[in-house]
Amino acid sequence: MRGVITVKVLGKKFYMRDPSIIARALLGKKLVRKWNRSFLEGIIVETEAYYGLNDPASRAFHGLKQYNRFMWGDPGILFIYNVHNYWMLNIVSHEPSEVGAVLIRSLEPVNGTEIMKANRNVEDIYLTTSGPGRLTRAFQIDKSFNGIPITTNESEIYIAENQIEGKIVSSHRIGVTKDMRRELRFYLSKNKFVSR
DNA sequence: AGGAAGATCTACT
DNA sequence: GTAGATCTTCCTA
Repeated sequence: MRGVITVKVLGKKFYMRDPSIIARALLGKKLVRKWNRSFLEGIIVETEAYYGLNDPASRAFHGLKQYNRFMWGDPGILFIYNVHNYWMLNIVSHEPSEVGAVLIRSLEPVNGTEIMKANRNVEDIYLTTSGPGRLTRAFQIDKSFNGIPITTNESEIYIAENQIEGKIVSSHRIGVTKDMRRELRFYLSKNKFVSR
């Protein structure tokens, strides 16, 4: 093993918990996207938890459909859908026989920033990945990733263990028309890459 | 086949 | 702070 850098990838078990637990636990972790021979990497700094039939803001609220079926499926796979011409990156996350997912809302770029800027066609680093629609453009993630597992480093996309920096705070969710009473948005306080 | 909604973003005042 | 862009997906007929 000499000379081999071991990366600890979050496995399926990590995602088999309550969505709000996982939304918090993902903060500070590193999202890795293989891109040709190099890697696009960003620290997760903002997330939201979504539940099933009892969550009016959730894609699963109206029941099992073709497009949302992954929310009922195996934890640790991607659930991707479109809003206003932007792709939303979710990770299926729930306890056994439950329903749920976590939305990745913002990243702090750490590797491949020039590629991200080019993908977004912006110069300002703070505009590359600070929002759910922005980060999927920067990382070139679209519907073709819907349903793929991210639980090993064989995957095109995975999330790696990482030291968290900063304090976790919560708020109500952003952009949803009907929300639950609970605060289900989580972010790192004072991080400049959290969406507006 | 057509309409409407949408977990957004951008540019403007 | 608000309006308009833009397009995918779903729902109904």
